[in-house]
Amino acid sequence: MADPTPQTPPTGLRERKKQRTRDALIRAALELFTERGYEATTIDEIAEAVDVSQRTFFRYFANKQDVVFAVQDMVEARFIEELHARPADEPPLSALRGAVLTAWDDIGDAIASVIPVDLHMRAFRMIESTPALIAAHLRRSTELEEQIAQLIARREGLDVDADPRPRVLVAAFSGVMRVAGKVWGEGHDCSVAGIRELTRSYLDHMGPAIETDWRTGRSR
Amino acid sequence: MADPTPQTPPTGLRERKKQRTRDALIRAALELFTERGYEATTIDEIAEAVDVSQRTFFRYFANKQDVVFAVQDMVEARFIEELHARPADEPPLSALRGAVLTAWDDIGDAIASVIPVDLHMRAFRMIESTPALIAAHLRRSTELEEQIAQLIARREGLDVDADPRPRVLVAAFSGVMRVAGKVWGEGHDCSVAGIRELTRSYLDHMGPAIETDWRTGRSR
DNA sequence: GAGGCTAATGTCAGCAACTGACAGTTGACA
DNA sequence: TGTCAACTGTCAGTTGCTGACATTAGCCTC
Repeated sequence: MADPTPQTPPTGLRERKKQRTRDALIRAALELFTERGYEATTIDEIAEAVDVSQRTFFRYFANKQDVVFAVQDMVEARFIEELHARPADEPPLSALRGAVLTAWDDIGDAIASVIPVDLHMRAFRMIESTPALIAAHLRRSTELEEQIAQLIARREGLDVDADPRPRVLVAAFSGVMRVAGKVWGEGHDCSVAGIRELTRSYLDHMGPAIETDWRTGRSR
Repeated sequence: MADPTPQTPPTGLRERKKQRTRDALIRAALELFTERGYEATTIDEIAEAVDVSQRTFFRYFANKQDVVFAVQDMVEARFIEELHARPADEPPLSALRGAVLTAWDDIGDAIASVIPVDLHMRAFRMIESTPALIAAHLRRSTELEEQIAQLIARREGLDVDADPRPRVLVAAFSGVMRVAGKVWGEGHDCSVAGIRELTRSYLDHMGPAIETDWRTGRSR
């Protein structure tokens, strides 16, 4: 229930049936949410659309919000994989940057195995415009952050609790990532390439924004 | 209802009574929350402790979470004030840093007018250990961020939508702030001075963490 | 200081998100 | 084929939250 759509296809009939129900719930939920709004959609309606009881919905997802982030779980797992794969001698921020940009390149296919990509994109925007989901999204992000900080610390042979730099860097990094996502959501470009490019651009602005006096361009 | 405890003391009896009810609700709620936990405490219990109806609680606070952040509202307003007061020729990050550190210096008194300071400190830790409140806290933070980004942009004579630097800087800045708060909450020092010092230290680590290769110390 | 105005509050009914308990159904596997 | 365990449905109950309407209690005018 916790694992985000395992890579190895399920073997038994029971497993396959479970997978189908789960995917159907995700698809129905996102379809309804994006169409008539998150708050305006009832669990009962989702359950009815998939023809299961309300109780069953809650056996697949702990709460209403969780179904929204089921696909995000997959995406994040992919990013972590990419980060693991970065060369060990790369500086921390470069590794993060590289992992994000590489991940964006082939995330589309992974998503499509569960829902249409455009539905995922619409869901992304819905999240950014629904207060309750913004909150949940942010909380999930910080949990991911902690995981990333641990990873960066290990790469550099540090202890996260003794040296603040891993957490500080990751906090700054994901702050920038979040703003990129938000700005993309407000714009009109709904392609994967669009958000990838925005991400790249914002990350490249990060250093200068901190280092320099914006008016004279001098380093502080 | 929206304004966080106005500075000017209310004049009429009706106003004073309202203020008292509001403060009593905040105090009772935080007392119960910190004692037996946020989820485990019912709105009915809070209302009963103050001897008002449940409906009245919801006339003062839109939802269960809002009462938790009533005091934070005050603190944030103070920070914004300090930021306004910074000299115009100060570089952006310096202004943010200065405003935070100055604000910490005299926030204690402002809090004490509503609840005991130690209750506020306990509440802070409770927030950091309650998933639903972490989420709400983060969402509030991003709203504050947007406000700060606008302010920084105005200082520098920029447009937030045209130039990404204000939002990028503020995102990185508040990411670091959040980590400082979190680490403080996990530690044993529960003084205001403690979190102020941690804040200062982390902000000073921000530049180096981004600029340099941590192993050789070289700038990238 | 009596009476009308209105803001604040109480009461009640109802919806929706969840949860626990128990019973029925259906794959898995000997 | 029969037994076991996993999955699902049903039902009853709690809690957060809202709208409608009646009631109370400051405020203000005459």
